[in-house]
Amino acid sequence: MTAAATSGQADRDVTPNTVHIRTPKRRPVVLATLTPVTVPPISPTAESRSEKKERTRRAILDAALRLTEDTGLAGLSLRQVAKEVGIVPTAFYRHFDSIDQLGLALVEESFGSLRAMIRDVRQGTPSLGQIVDSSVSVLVDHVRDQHAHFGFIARERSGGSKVVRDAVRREFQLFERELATDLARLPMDHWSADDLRILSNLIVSAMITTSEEILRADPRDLPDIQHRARTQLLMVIVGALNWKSNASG
Amino acid sequence: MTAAATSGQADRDVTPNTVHIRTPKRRPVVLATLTPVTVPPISPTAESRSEKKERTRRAILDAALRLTEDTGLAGLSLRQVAKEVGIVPTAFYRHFDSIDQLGLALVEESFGSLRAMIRDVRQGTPSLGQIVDSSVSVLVDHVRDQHAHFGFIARERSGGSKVVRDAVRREFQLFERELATDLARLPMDHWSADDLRILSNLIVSAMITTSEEILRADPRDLPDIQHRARTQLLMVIVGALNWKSNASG
DNA sequence: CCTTTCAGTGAACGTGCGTACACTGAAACT
DNA sequence: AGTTTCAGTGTACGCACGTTCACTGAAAGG
Repeated sequence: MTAAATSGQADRDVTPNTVHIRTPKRRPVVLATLTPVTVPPISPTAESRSEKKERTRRAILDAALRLTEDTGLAGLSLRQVAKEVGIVPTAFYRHFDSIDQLGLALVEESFGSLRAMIRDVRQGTPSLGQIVDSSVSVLVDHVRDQHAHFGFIARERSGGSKVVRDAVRREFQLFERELATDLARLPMDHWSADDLRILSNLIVSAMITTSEEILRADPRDLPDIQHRARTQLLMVIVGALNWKSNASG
Repeated sequence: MTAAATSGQADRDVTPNTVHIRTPKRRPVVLATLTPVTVPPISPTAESRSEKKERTRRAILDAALRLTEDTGLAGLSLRQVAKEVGIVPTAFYRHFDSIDQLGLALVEESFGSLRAMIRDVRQGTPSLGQIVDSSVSVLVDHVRDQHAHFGFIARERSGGSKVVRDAVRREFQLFERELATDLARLPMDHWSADDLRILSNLIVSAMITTSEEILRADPRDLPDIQHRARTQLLMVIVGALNWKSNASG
Protein backbone atom coordinates (compact mmCIF):
# COMPACT_ATOMS: atom_id res chain seq x y z
CA MET A 1 0.00 0.00 0.00
CA THR A 2 0.91 3.68 0.40
CA ALA A 3 2.01 4.09 -3.21
CA ALA A 4 1.11 7.76 -3.69
CA ALA A 5 2.59 8.14 -7.19
CA THR A 6 5.90 9.88 -6.65
CA SER A 7 5.91 12.14 -9.69
CA GLY A 8 9.36 13.31 -10.73
CA GLN A 9 9.97 17.09 -10.98
CA ALA A 10 11.93 18.50 -8.10
CA ASP A 11 11.12 19.09 -4.47
CA ARG A 12 7.43 19.33 -4.98
CA ASP A 13 5.64 17.43 -2.19
CA VAL A 14 2.31 18.30 -3.76
CA THR A 15 -1.09 16.61 -3.67
CA PRO A 16 -1.68 15.67 -0.06
CA ASN A 17 -4.67 13.59 -1.18
CA THR A 18 -5.70 13.15 2.44
CA VAL A 19 -7.84 15.45 4.56
CA HIS A 20 -6.91 19.06 4.34
CA ILE A 21 -7.68 20.79 7.57
CA ARG A 22 -7.90 24.35 6.38
CA THR A 23 -10.63 26.59 7.67
CA PRO A 24 -14.08 25.69 6.36
CA LYS A 25 -15.76 28.60 4.56
CA ARG A 26 -18.62 28.49 7.09
CA ARG A 27 -18.61 31.63 9.25
CA PRO A 28 -18.81 31.13 13.01
CA VAL A 29 -22.36 31.91 14.11
CA VAL A 30 -22.11 33.58 17.47
CA LEU A 31 -25.48 33.35 19.16
CA ALA A 32 -25.90 35.99 21.81
CA THR A 33 -22.79 37.18 23.52
CA LEU A 34 -23.81 39.64 26.17
CA THR A 35 -20.43 39.34 27.83
CA PRO A 36 -18.29 41.19 25.35
CA VAL A 37 -14.77 39.89 25.82
CA THR A 38 -12.39 37.05 26.75
CA VAL A 39 -15.07 34.39 26.49
CA PRO A 40 -14.22 32.16 23.52
CA PRO A 41 -17.19 32.14 21.16
CA ILE A 42 -18.58 28.67 21.76
CA SER A 43 -20.54 27.58 18.76
CA PRO A 44 -21.20 24.19 17.17
CA THR A 45 -19.60 24.99 13.82
CA ALA A 46 -16.59 27.17 14.55
CA GLU A 47 -13.21 26.07 15.83
CA SER A 48 -10.92 28.10 17.98
CA ARG A 49 -7.27 28.43 17.11
CA SER A 50 -6.13 26.10 19.87
CA GLU A 51 -8.79 23.56 18.98
CA LYS A 52 -7.55 23.49 15.44
CA LYS A 53 -3.97 23.16 16.60
CA GLU A 54 -4.93 20.28 18.81
CA ARG A 55 -6.69 18.64 15.89
CA THR A 56 -3.56 18.88 13.75
CA ARG A 57 -1.50 17.48 16.59
CA ARG A 58 -3.78 14.50 16.80
CA ALA A 59 -3.58 14.06 13.05
CA ILE A 60 0.22 13.99 13.30
CA LEU A 61 0.14 11.41 16.09
CA ASP A 62 -2.29 9.23 14.15
CA ALA A 63 -0.31 9.52 10.95
CA ALA A 64 2.90 8.60 12.78
CA LEU A 65 1.22 5.62 14.40
CA ARG A 66 0.01 4.46 11.00
CA LEU A 67 3.33 5.00 9.22
CA THR A 68 5.54 3.41 11.88
CA GLU A 69 3.54 0.22 11.43
CA ASP A 70 5.66 -0.54 8.35
CA THR A 71 9.03 0.93 9.14
CA GLY A 72 9.31 1.65 12.84
CA LEU A 73 10.04 5.05 14.23
CA ALA A 74 13.59 4.85 12.84
CA GLY A 75 12.29 4.77 9.27
CA LEU A 76 9.80 7.55 9.80
CA SER A 77 10.51 10.91 8.21
CA LEU A 78 9.15 14.28 9.09
CA ARG A 79 8.20 14.81 5.46
CA GLN A 80 6.23 11.58 5.28
CA VAL A 81 4.22 12.53 8.32
CA ALA A 82 3.60 16.03 7.01
CA LYS A 83 2.44 14.74 3.63
CA GLU A 84 0.14 12.20 5.27
CA VAL A 85 -1.39 14.85 7.51
CA GLY A 86 -1.71 17.34 4.66
CA ILE A 87 0.57 20.06 5.94
CA VAL A 88 3.85 21.42 4.67
CA PRO A 89 6.98 19.82 6.25
CA THR A 90 8.06 22.88 8.18
CA ALA A 91 4.68 23.17 9.88
CA PHE A 92 5.57 20.02 11.79
CA TYR A 93 7.83 22.12 14.02
CA ARG A 94 4.82 24.06 15.30
CA HIS A 95 3.88 20.88 17.19
CA PHE A 96 7.05 18.91 17.93
CA ASP A 97 10.72 19.80 18.16
CA SER A 98 11.79 16.58 16.50
CA ILE A 99 10.71 13.08 15.56
CA ASP A 100 12.10 11.91 18.89
CA GLN A 101 9.73 14.22 20.75
CA LEU A 102 6.89 12.82 18.67
CA GLY A 103 8.07 9.36 19.73
CA LEU A 104 7.97 10.29 23.40
CA ALA A 105 4.41 11.57 23.01
CA LEU A 106 3.46 8.27 21.42
CA VAL A 107 5.07 6.30 24.24
CA GLU A 108 3.02 8.22 26.76
CA GLU A 109 -0.15 7.74 24.79
CA SER A 110 0.47 4.04 24.18
CA PHE A 111 1.05 3.29 27.82
CA GLY A 112 -2.19 5.13 28.47
CA SER A 113 -3.86 2.31 26.57
CA LEU A 114 -2.02 -0.22 28.65
CA ARG A 115 -3.09 1.41 31.88
CA ALA A 116 -6.68 1.45 30.73
CA MET A 117 -6.36 -2.27 30.28
CA ILE A 118 -5.10 -2.73 33.82
CA ARG A 119 -8.02 -0.74 35.14
CA ASP A 120 -10.33 -3.20 33.42
CA VAL A 121 -8.56 -6.14 35.02
CA ARG A 122 -8.81 -4.64 38.48
CA GLN A 123 -12.61 -4.36 38.27
CA GLY A 124 -13.57 -6.80 41.01
CA THR A 125 -11.10 -9.58 41.78
CA PRO A 126 -12.79 -12.76 42.93
CA SER A 127 -10.96 -16.11 42.94
CA LEU A 128 -7.44 -16.62 41.67
CA GLY A 129 -8.55 -18.78 38.76
CA GLN A 130 -11.00 -16.12 37.66
CA ILE A 131 -8.34 -13.45 37.86
CA VAL A 132 -6.20 -15.40 35.45
CA ASP A 133 -9.04 -16.01 33.05
CA SER A 134 -10.27 -12.45 32.98
CA SER A 135 -6.73 -11.04 32.81
CA VAL A 136 -5.89 -13.04 29.74
CA SER A 137 -9.10 -12.34 27.91
CA VAL A 138 -8.84 -8.64 28.70
CA LEU A 139 -5.28 -8.70 27.39
CA VAL A 140 -6.31 -10.31 24.14
CA ASP A 141 -9.18 -7.91 23.63
CA HIS A 142 -7.18 -4.79 24.38
CA VAL A 143 -4.24 -5.74 22.22
CA ARG A 144 -6.52 -6.37 19.25
CA ASP A 145 -8.45 -3.22 19.95
CA GLN A 146 -5.49 -0.90 20.48
CA HIS A 147 -3.13 -2.71 18.14
CA ALA A 148 -1.60 0.53 16.92
CA HIS A 149 -0.47 1.46 20.41
CA PHE A 150 0.62 -2.01 21.47
CA GLY A 151 2.44 -2.48 18.19
CA PHE A 152 4.23 0.78 18.68
CA ILE A 153 5.43 -0.27 22.12
CA ALA A 154 6.56 -3.66 20.87
CA ARG A 155 8.51 -2.10 18.01
CA GLU A 156 10.17 0.74 19.88
CA ARG A 157 11.04 -1.32 22.93
CA SER A 158 14.26 -2.32 21.17
CA GLY A 159 13.98 0.26 18.41
CA GLY A 160 16.27 2.87 16.96
CA SER A 161 16.06 5.93 19.16
CA LYS A 162 17.69 5.77 22.57
CA VAL A 163 15.42 8.37 24.19
CA VAL A 164 12.30 6.54 23.07
CA ARG A 165 13.72 3.15 24.02
CA ASP A 166 14.56 4.39 27.50
CA ALA A 167 11.13 5.95 27.90
CA VAL A 168 9.47 2.63 27.07
CA ARG A 169 11.74 0.85 29.50
CA ARG A 170 10.90 3.25 32.29
CA GLU A 171 7.19 2.78 31.72
CA PHE A 172 7.55 -0.98 31.88
CA GLN A 173 9.46 -0.75 35.14
CA LEU A 174 6.73 1.43 36.58
CA PHE A 175 4.19 -1.06 35.40
CA GLU A 176 6.10 -3.95 36.87
CA ARG A 177 6.21 -2.19 40.22
CA GLU A 178 2.46 -1.65 40.16
CA LEU A 179 1.88 -5.28 39.40
CA ALA A 180 4.05 -6.23 42.36
CA THR A 181 1.89 -4.21 44.75
CA ASP A 182 -1.19 -5.79 43.21
CA LEU A 183 0.25 -9.23 43.76
CA ALA A 184 0.98 -8.35 47.35
CA ARG A 185 -2.75 -8.11 47.95
CA LEU A 186 -3.28 -11.69 46.88
CA PRO A 187 -3.14 -14.34 49.61
CA MET A 188 0.57 -15.11 49.24
CA ASP A 189 1.88 -15.44 52.72
CA HIS A 190 4.71 -13.08 53.58
CA TRP A 191 6.53 -12.63 50.32
CA SER A 192 9.50 -10.32 50.32
CA ALA A 193 9.38 -7.24 48.11
CA ASP A 194 12.25 -8.65 46.07
CA ASP A 195 10.49 -11.89 45.33
CA LEU A 196 7.34 -10.06 44.34
CA ARG A 197 9.36 -7.98 41.88
CA ILE A 198 10.92 -11.09 40.42
CA LEU A 199 7.53 -12.68 39.99
CA SER A 200 5.93 -9.63 38.42
CA ASN A 201 8.93 -9.25 36.12
CA LEU A 202 8.34 -12.78 34.92
CA ILE A 203 4.64 -12.17 34.40
CA VAL A 204 5.30 -8.96 32.48
CA SER A 205 7.78 -10.82 30.27
CA ALA A 206 5.21 -13.44 29.41
CA MET A 207 2.61 -10.75 28.80
CA ILE A 208 4.89 -8.89 26.40
CA THR A 209 5.62 -11.97 24.34
CA THR A 210 1.96 -12.89 24.28
CA SER A 211 1.04 -9.38 23.10
CA GLU A 212 3.56 -9.54 20.30
CA GLU A 213 2.13 -12.86 19.23
CA ILE A 214 -1.42 -11.56 19.32
CA LEU A 215 -0.41 -8.61 17.17
CA ARG A 216 0.90 -10.67 14.32
CA ALA A 217 -1.45 -13.62 14.67
CA ASP A 218 -4.26 -14.61 12.36
CA PRO A 219 -7.55 -13.99 14.18
CA ARG A 220 -8.49 -17.65 14.08
CA ASP A 221 -5.34 -18.54 16.05
CA LEU A 222 -6.42 -16.31 18.92
CA PRO A 223 -8.11 -19.04 20.96
CA ASP A 224 -4.89 -21.07 20.88
CA ILE A 225 -2.84 -18.11 22.00
CA GLN A 226 -5.33 -17.32 24.70
CA HIS A 227 -5.23 -20.88 25.93
CA ARG A 228 -1.47 -20.81 25.98
CA ALA A 229 -1.28 -17.52 27.84
CA ARG A 230 -3.76 -18.78 30.40
CA THR A 231 -1.80 -21.96 30.94
CA GLN A 232 1.47 -20.10 31.26
CA LEU A 233 0.10 -17.65 33.76
CA LEU A 234 -1.23 -20.52 35.84
CA MET A 235 2.10 -22.32 35.66
CA VAL A 236 3.88 -19.25 36.88
CA ILE A 237 1.50 -18.56 39.75
CA VAL A 238 1.27 -22.12 40.94
CA GLY A 239 5.01 -22.40 40.60
CA ALA A 240 5.60 -19.25 42.58
CA LEU A 241 3.39 -20.48 45.41
CA ASN A 242 4.96 -23.92 45.61
CA TRP A 243 8.50 -22.76 45.07
CA LYS A 244 8.19 -20.25 47.87
CA SER A 245 6.80 -22.73 50.37
CA ASN A 246 9.38 -25.31 49.37
CA ALA A 247 12.44 -23.13 49.35
CA SER A 248 12.12 -20.95 52.41
CA GLY A 249 9.17 -22.48 54.30
CA MET B 1 19.81 16.25 -20.48
CA THR B 2 19.68 18.63 -17.57
CA ALA B 3 23.20 18.13 -16.30
CA ALA B 4 22.87 20.85 -13.65
CA ALA B 5 25.61 19.84 -11.23
CA THR B 6 24.01 20.41 -7.83
CA SER B 7 27.06 22.12 -6.41
CA GLY B 8 30.81 22.22 -6.89
CA GLN B 9 32.07 19.12 -5.15
CA ALA B 10 28.87 17.12 -4.86
CA ASP B 11 29.29 13.40 -4.21
CA ARG B 12 32.68 13.04 -2.62
CA ASP B 13 32.65 10.28 0.07
CA VAL B 14 36.39 10.52 0.50
CA THR B 15 38.84 9.54 3.25
CA PRO B 16 37.93 6.04 4.42
CA ASN B 17 40.41 6.48 7.31
CA THR B 18 39.87 2.84 8.31
CA VAL B 19 41.83 -0.19 7.14
CA HIS B 20 42.24 -0.43 3.43
CA ILE B 21 42.41 -4.01 2.29
CA ARG B 22 44.10 -3.54 -1.01
CA THR B 23 46.73 -6.00 -2.13
CA PRO B 24 49.99 -5.70 -0.26
CA LYS B 25 52.91 -5.07 -2.60
CA ARG B 26 54.49 -8.36 -1.55
CA ARG B 27 54.61 -10.78 -4.47
CA PRO B 28 53.34 -14.33 -3.82
CA VAL B 29 56.35 -16.61 -3.50
CA VAL B 30 55.39 -19.91 -5.09
CA LEU B 31 57.76 -22.56 -3.79
CA ALA B 32 57.97 -25.59 -6.05
CA THR B 33 54.91 -26.41 -8.08
CA LEU B 34 55.60 -29.70 -9.86
CA THR B 35 51.93 -30.12 -10.53
CA PRO B 36 51.45 -27.40 -13.11
CA VAL B 37 47.77 -26.51 -12.87
CA THR B 38 44.53 -26.18 -10.85
CA VAL B 39 46.30 -26.42 -7.50
CA PRO B 40 45.98 -23.04 -5.72
CA PRO B 41 49.45 -21.84 -4.78
CA ILE B 42 49.44 -22.30 -1.03
CA SER B 43 51.91 -19.99 0.58
CA PRO B 44 52.02 -18.30 3.96
CA THR B 45 52.14 -14.73 2.70
CA ALA B 46 49.85 -14.61 -0.31
CA GLU B 47 46.09 -14.60 -0.35
CA SER B 48 44.00 -16.21 -3.02
CA ARG B 49 41.25 -14.26 -4.67
CA SER B 50 38.48 -16.15 -2.86
CA GLU B 51 40.24 -15.79 0.46
CA LYS B 52 40.41 -12.07 0.02
CA LYS B 53 36.76 -11.93 -0.98
CA GLU B 54 35.80 -13.88 2.10
CA ARG B 55 37.82 -11.49 4.22
CA THR B 56 35.96 -8.50 2.80
CA ARG B 57 32.66 -10.29 3.36
CA ARG B 58 33.55 -10.80 6.99
CA ALA B 59 34.59 -7.17 7.29
CA ILE B 60 31.18 -6.14 5.94
CA LEU B 61 29.36 -8.38 8.40
CA ASP B 62 31.42 -7.06 11.30
CA ALA B 63 30.96 -3.46 10.25
CA ALA B 64 27.21 -3.98 9.94
CA LEU B 65 27.05 -5.59 13.35
CA ARG B 66 28.93 -2.66 14.82
CA LEU B 67 26.89 0.02 13.07
CA THR B 68 23.48 -1.51 13.78
CA GLU B 69 24.28 -1.27 17.47
CA ASP B 70 23.30 2.40 17.34
CA THR B 71 20.59 2.58 14.74
CA GLY B 72 19.23 -0.88 14.04
CA LEU B 73 19.25 -2.46 10.62
CA ALA B 74 16.63 0.04 9.50
CA GLY B 75 19.01 2.94 9.97
CA LEU B 76 21.92 1.22 8.32
CA SER B 77 23.02 2.45 4.92
CA LEU B 78 25.05 0.71 2.30
CA ARG B 79 27.37 3.68 2.09
CA GLN B 80 28.04 3.70 5.83
CA VAL B 81 29.01 0.05 5.74
CA ALA B 82 31.21 0.56 2.70
CA LYS B 83 32.99 3.50 4.28
CA GLU B 84 33.54 1.59 7.51
CA VAL B 85 34.98 -1.38 5.63
CA GLY B 86 37.10 0.82 3.42
CA ILE B 87 35.60 -0.04 0.05
CA VAL B 88 33.65 2.00 -2.43
CA PRO B 89 29.84 1.81 -2.08
CA THR B 90 29.28 -0.10 -5.29
CA ALA B 91 31.67 -2.86 -4.26
CA PHE B 92 29.10 -3.86 -1.65
CA TYR B 93 27.05 -5.47 -4.40
CA ARG B 94 29.86 -7.96 -5.06
CA HIS B 95 28.90 -9.56 -1.75
CA PHE B 96 25.23 -8.91 -1.07
CA ASP B 97 22.26 -8.04 -3.25
CA SER B 98 20.82 -5.68 -0.66
CA ILE B 99 20.91 -4.63 2.96
CA ASP B 100 18.09 -7.11 3.59
CA GLN B 101 20.28 -9.96 2.35
CA LEU B 102 23.02 -8.77 4.66
CA GLY B 103 20.44 -8.85 7.45
CA LEU B 104 19.52 -12.44 6.69
CA ALA B 105 23.19 -13.46 6.79
CA LEU B 106 23.47 -11.79 10.20
CA VAL B 107 20.38 -13.60 11.47
CA GLU B 108 21.90 -16.92 10.49
CA GLU B 109 25.21 -16.06 12.07
CA SER B 110 23.65 -14.72 15.27
CA PHE B 111 21.57 -17.82 15.82
CA GLY B 112 24.75 -19.77 15.30
CA SER B 113 25.97 -18.13 18.50
CA LEU B 114 22.76 -19.07 20.23
CA ARG B 115 23.06 -22.68 19.16
CA ALA B 116 26.63 -22.81 20.41
CA MET B 117 25.28 -21.71 23.75
CA ILE B 118 22.74 -24.51 23.81
CA ARG B 119 25.47 -27.01 23.03
CA ASP B 120 27.28 -25.80 26.13
CA VAL B 121 24.19 -26.27 28.26
CA ARG B 122 23.64 -29.81 27.04
CA GLN B 123 27.13 -30.91 28.13
CA GLY B 124 26.19 -33.39 30.84
CA THR B 125 22.83 -32.86 32.51
CA PRO B 126 22.85 -33.96 36.14
CA SER B 127 20.16 -32.90 38.60
CA LEU B 128 17.38 -30.50 37.76
CA GLY B 129 18.66 -27.82 40.09
CA GLN B 130 22.08 -27.98 38.49
CA ILE B 131 20.56 -27.74 35.03
CA VAL B 132 18.92 -24.48 36.01
CA ASP B 133 22.07 -23.07 37.57
CA SER B 134 24.34 -23.94 34.70
CA SER B 135 21.79 -22.85 32.09
CA VAL B 136 21.49 -19.42 33.59
CA SER B 137 25.20 -18.86 34.07
CA VAL B 138 25.91 -20.07 30.53
CA LEU B 139 23.24 -17.68 29.26
CA VAL B 140 24.76 -14.73 31.09
CA ASP B 141 28.27 -15.55 29.87
CA HIS B 142 27.27 -16.05 26.26
CA VAL B 143 25.16 -12.94 26.04
CA ARG B 144 28.01 -10.81 27.39
CA ASP B 145 30.49 -12.56 25.18
CA GLN B 146 28.51 -12.44 21.96
CA HIS B 147 26.69 -9.23 22.75
CA ALA B 148 26.88 -8.08 19.13
CA HIS B 149 24.95 -11.12 17.95
CA PHE B 150 22.44 -11.21 20.79
CA GLY B 151 21.90 -7.49 20.49
CA PHE B 152 21.25 -7.86 16.81
CA ILE B 153 18.61 -10.51 17.42
CA ALA B 154 16.94 -8.45 20.15
CA ARG B 155 16.81 -5.39 17.93
CA GLU B 156 15.63 -7.01 14.71
CA ARG B 157 13.07 -9.25 16.37
CA SER B 158 10.59 -6.39 16.11
CA GLY B 159 12.68 -4.30 13.75
CA GLY B 160 12.13 -2.59 10.43
CA SER B 161 12.53 -5.19 7.71
CA LYS B 162 9.83 -7.79 7.33
CA VAL B 163 12.08 -10.45 5.77
CA VAL B 164 14.58 -10.16 8.60
CA ARG B 165 11.87 -10.05 11.25
CA ASP B 166 10.29 -13.21 9.87
CA ALA B 167 13.65 -14.96 9.69
CA VAL B 168 14.28 -14.21 13.36
CA ARG B 169 10.82 -15.45 14.25
CA ARG B 170 11.33 -18.69 12.40
CA GLU B 171 14.62 -19.32 14.16
CA PHE B 172 12.99 -18.79 17.53
CA GLN B 173 10.21 -21.22 16.70
CA LEU B 174 12.78 -23.80 15.70
CA PHE B 175 14.61 -23.16 18.90
CA GLU B 176 11.45 -23.47 20.95
CA ARG B 177 10.72 -26.81 19.33
CA GLU B 178 14.19 -28.08 20.17
CA LEU B 179 13.79 -27.02 23.76
CA ALA B 180 10.51 -28.92 23.92
CA THR B 181 12.18 -32.16 22.88
CA ASP B 182 14.93 -31.50 25.42
CA LEU B 183 12.35 -31.03 28.15
CA ALA B 184 10.68 -34.28 27.13
CA ARG B 185 13.81 -36.09 28.27
CA LEU B 186 13.49 -34.72 31.78
CA PRO B 187 11.51 -36.79 34.28
CA MET B 188 8.16 -35.14 33.65
CA ASP B 189 5.69 -37.93 33.52
CA HIS B 190 3.72 -38.14 30.30
CA TRP B 191 3.39 -34.58 29.20
CA SER B 192 1.55 -33.93 25.98
CA ALA B 193 3.45 -32.40 23.10
CA ASP B 194 1.21 -29.33 23.31
CA ASP B 195 1.97 -28.72 26.96
CA LEU B 196 5.68 -29.10 26.35
CA ARG B 197 5.47 -26.47 23.64
CA ILE B 198 3.61 -24.11 25.95
CA LEU B 199 6.21 -24.61 28.63
CA SER B 200 9.17 -24.12 26.33
CA ASN B 201 7.51 -21.04 24.84
CA LEU B 202 7.29 -19.58 28.33
CA ILE B 203 10.91 -20.41 29.07
CA VAL B 204 12.09 -18.88 25.80
CA SER B 205 10.11 -15.72 26.59
CA ALA B 206 11.79 -15.39 29.94
CA MET B 207 15.15 -16.08 28.35
CA ILE B 208 14.66 -13.37 25.74
CA THR B 209 13.74 -10.75 28.30
CA THR B 210 16.66 -11.76 30.48
CA SER B 211 19.04 -11.49 27.54
CA GLU B 212 17.79 -8.03 26.71
CA GLU B 213 18.33 -6.99 30.29
CA ILE B 214 21.83 -8.43 30.37
CA LEU B 215 22.69 -6.54 27.21
CA ARG B 216 21.88 -3.14 28.59
CA ALA B 217 22.83 -3.80 32.20
CA ASP B 218 25.78 -2.44 34.08
CA PRO B 219 28.23 -5.30 34.74
CA ARG B 220 27.87 -4.97 38.48
CA ASP B 221 24.13 -5.63 38.24
CA LEU B 222 24.76 -9.00 36.59
CA PRO B 223 24.60 -11.05 39.82
CA ASP B 224 21.15 -9.61 40.52
CA ILE B 225 19.93 -10.42 37.05
CA GLN B 226 21.40 -13.89 37.26
CA HIS B 227 19.69 -14.46 40.60
CA ARG B 228 16.41 -13.29 39.16
CA ALA B 229 16.68 -15.45 36.06
CA ARG B 230 17.51 -18.47 38.19
CA THR B 231 14.53 -17.86 40.46
CA GLN B 232 12.18 -17.34 37.56
CA LEU B 233 13.29 -20.49 35.82
CA LEU B 234 12.75 -22.45 39.02
CA MET B 235 9.31 -20.93 39.51
CA VAL B 236 8.32 -21.94 36.02
CA ILE B 237 9.60 -25.49 36.29
CA VAL B 238 8.21 -26.14 39.74
CA GLY B 239 4.96 -24.55 38.63
CA ALA B 240 4.77 -26.66 35.53
CA LEU B 241 5.28 -29.85 37.51
CA ASN B 242 2.72 -29.02 40.18
CA TRP B 243 0.19 -27.55 37.80
CA LYS B 244 0.33 -30.61 35.63
CA SER B 245 -0.15 -33.06 38.47
CA ASN B 246 -2.95 -30.94 39.90
CA ALA B 247 -4.87 -30.27 36.75
CA SER B 248 -4.90 -33.53 34.86
CA GLY B 249 -3.33 -35.98 37.31
C1' DC C 1 51.59 -16.64 -23.20
C1' DC C 2 47.32 -14.89 -23.93
C1' DT C 3 42.47 -14.70 -22.44
C1' DT C 4 38.93 -14.58 -19.15
C1' DT C 5 37.17 -13.52 -14.68
C1' DC C 6 35.92 -10.47 -11.23
C1' DA C 7 36.70 -7.60 -6.67
C1' DG C 8 37.09 -3.09 -6.35
C1' DT C 9 37.08 1.92 -8.56
C1' DG C 10 35.15 6.50 -9.53
C1' DA C 11 32.03 9.67 -11.64
C1' DA C 12 27.34 10.72 -12.30
C1' DC C 13 22.27 10.52 -11.75
C1' DG C 14 17.91 11.42 -9.39
C1' DT C 15 15.51 11.36 -4.97
C1' DG C 16 14.15 12.31 -0.21
C1' DC C 17 15.76 14.14 3.66
C1' DG C 18 16.11 17.99 7.71
C1' DT C 19 16.16 22.66 8.25
C1' DA C 20 16.60 27.92 7.41
C1' DC C 21 14.19 31.79 6.12
C1' DA C 22 10.81 35.22 4.82
C1' DC C 23 5.96 35.23 4.15
C1' DT C 24 0.62 35.35 4.88
C1' DG C 25 -3.75 35.86 6.79
C1' DA C 26 -7.03 34.90 10.16
C1' DA C 27 -7.81 34.56 15.11
C1' DA C 28 -6.92 36.66 19.54
C1' DC C 29 -6.00 40.49 22.32
C1' DT C 30 -5.93 45.47 23.82
C1' DA D 1 -10.13 49.65 15.25
C1' DG D 2 -5.47 48.64 15.46
C1' DT D 3 -1.95 45.49 16.87
C1' DT D 4 0.04 41.20 17.98
C1' DT D 5 0.30 36.29 17.71
C1' DC D 6 1.08 32.22 15.36
C1' DA D 7 -0.38 27.83 12.50
C1' DG D 8 0.63 26.98 8.17
C1' DT D 9 3.01 28.27 3.39
C1' DG D 10 6.70 28.12 -0.22
C1' DT D 11 11.35 28.36 -1.72
C1' DA D 12 15.77 27.12 -1.44
C1' DC D 13 19.98 24.94 0.48
C1' DG D 14 23.26 21.28 1.11
C1' DC D 15 23.63 16.34 2.21
C1' DA D 16 23.35 11.25 2.16
C1' DC D 17 21.21 7.92 0.00
C1' DG D 18 20.73 3.65 -3.66
C1' DT D 19 21.92 2.50 -8.13
C1' DT D 20 23.88 2.89 -13.08
C1' DC D 21 27.76 2.40 -15.80
C1' DA D 22 32.20 2.05 -17.93
C1' DC D 23 36.67 1.14 -16.09
C1' DT D 24 41.05 -1.25 -14.15
C1' DG D 25 44.37 -4.46 -12.96
C1' DA D 26 45.69 -8.53 -10.78
C1' DA D 27 44.52 -13.47 -10.15
C1' DA D 28 42.93 -17.67 -12.38
C1' DG D 29 43.06 -20.67 -16.05
C1' DG D 30 43.39 -22.45 -20.81
